[in-house]
Amino acid sequence: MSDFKPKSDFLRTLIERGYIHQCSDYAGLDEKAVSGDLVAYIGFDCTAASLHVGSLVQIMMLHWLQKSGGKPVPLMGGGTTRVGDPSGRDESRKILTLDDIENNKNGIKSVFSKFLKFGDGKHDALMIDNAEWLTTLNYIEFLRDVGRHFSVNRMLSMDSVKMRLDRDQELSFLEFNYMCLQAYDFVELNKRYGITLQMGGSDQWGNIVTGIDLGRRMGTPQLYALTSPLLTTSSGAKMGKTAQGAVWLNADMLPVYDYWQYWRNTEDRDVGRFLKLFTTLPLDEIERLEQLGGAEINDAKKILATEATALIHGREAAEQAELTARKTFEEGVTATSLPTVEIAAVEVAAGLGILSAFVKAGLVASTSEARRQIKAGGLRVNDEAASDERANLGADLFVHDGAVKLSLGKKKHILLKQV
RNA sequence: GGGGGAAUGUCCCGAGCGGCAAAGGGGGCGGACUGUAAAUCCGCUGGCUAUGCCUUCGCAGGUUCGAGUCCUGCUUCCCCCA
Repeated sequence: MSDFKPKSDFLRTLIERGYIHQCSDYAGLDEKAVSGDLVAYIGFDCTAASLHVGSLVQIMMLHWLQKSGGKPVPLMGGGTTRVGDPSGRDESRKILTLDDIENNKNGIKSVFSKFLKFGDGKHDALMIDNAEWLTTLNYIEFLRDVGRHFSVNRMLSMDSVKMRLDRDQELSFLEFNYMCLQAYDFVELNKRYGITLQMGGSDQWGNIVTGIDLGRRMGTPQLYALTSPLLTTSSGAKMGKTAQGAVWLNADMLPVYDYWQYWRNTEDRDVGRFLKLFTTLPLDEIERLEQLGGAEINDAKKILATEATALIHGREAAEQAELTARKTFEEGVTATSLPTVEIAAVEVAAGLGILSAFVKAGLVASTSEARRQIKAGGLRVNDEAASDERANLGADLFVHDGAVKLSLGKKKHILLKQV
């Protein structure tokens, strides 16, 4: 791959910025991209009400595709989510209800409009749900038309299946069918929308290639596969998971400020890589930022945080988050734009214990944990270390525009506001 | 169908002579050091109206002053024989 010289903007950008793990046919795909009618899709499961940072690489690939003259298609897995992808799972997924799936789908949809331009034009993005064709499939017909092209022998040798079998873990027939449906999606999308490229995370390689294979047998034009590397931080942790939970992309599930903070706390070694993947800054600018060493690298992290946040939440909100962080960390001032939790004034008047205040703010899970944190010196009220677990938060402490600043550790701050 | 083994702290792995809120690790959180980084070191890692009370070792019973530990039945998983 390193010696491949792409002619298309699309492949060049993806290669330069580090999005590519594997591609089924660089030269062929390059030709297709140059011709200007490359339509590509990425499937997204509807297993949660929002996508998280782990899906961001995929979304960015669609973004670059559109920027370089292709047509991006985010595919909602409204149909396949009813089955459940066993890839990378060593346990069966729990089966979601149709209502859940529908809700999740609606939550996920909203994020794409931030990255893609939708419409009816040739290069406008198109949102499709595979429920469109999967839910009306007739079993017998499907088996005759599609099922006969699948070799169980080969399916058994696929990593996702083999892993389960090797470990003697249950793999239901339902899940076993997932790859057939995903392969069929690819073929159906080609017929309906002229899609010739499927992208995805590296764990999707097997599923995607199976689709290409099915396409060949069912008479589609040549299809292509392109996968992105599985992202981990330099210390080996999976991207997008923190103790509080996933780093969600929807603002109603994770405050913009927290999203900004997530990127601000990037490890030194990851800054360059993440700037390329998660911002649209030009490469020469990124190269300059990568050169920064020592404490100066913090400037690069701030740029990363603001740029990455601006892409999804808008520049204004991103700069607001940056400002809030600067006040909080560098100037030691309490910014009223910190994430806020509301509490009824009567509760404060009735005597609000410090322990339950931290629980209400969501900084700790239980009063017992709050007690422990006080012993460890981890809790602060208006920047003063809390030492008395029996203390009450009187109304006189709510000095920041009717709110009191509660902190856990050095980084997590919440304003508890009387209403 | 027969024989043997397993299930432990609601993140995971895992020890546990009848006295157990239950060893140890990973992960996570907090503290120290720093640069809101990494590495390192230290502490914490069931709940509550808290010198006490409540709930936890697959499920349901039983023996016992006392059961994660012993007995019976059940469920699920694994291994061997058929």
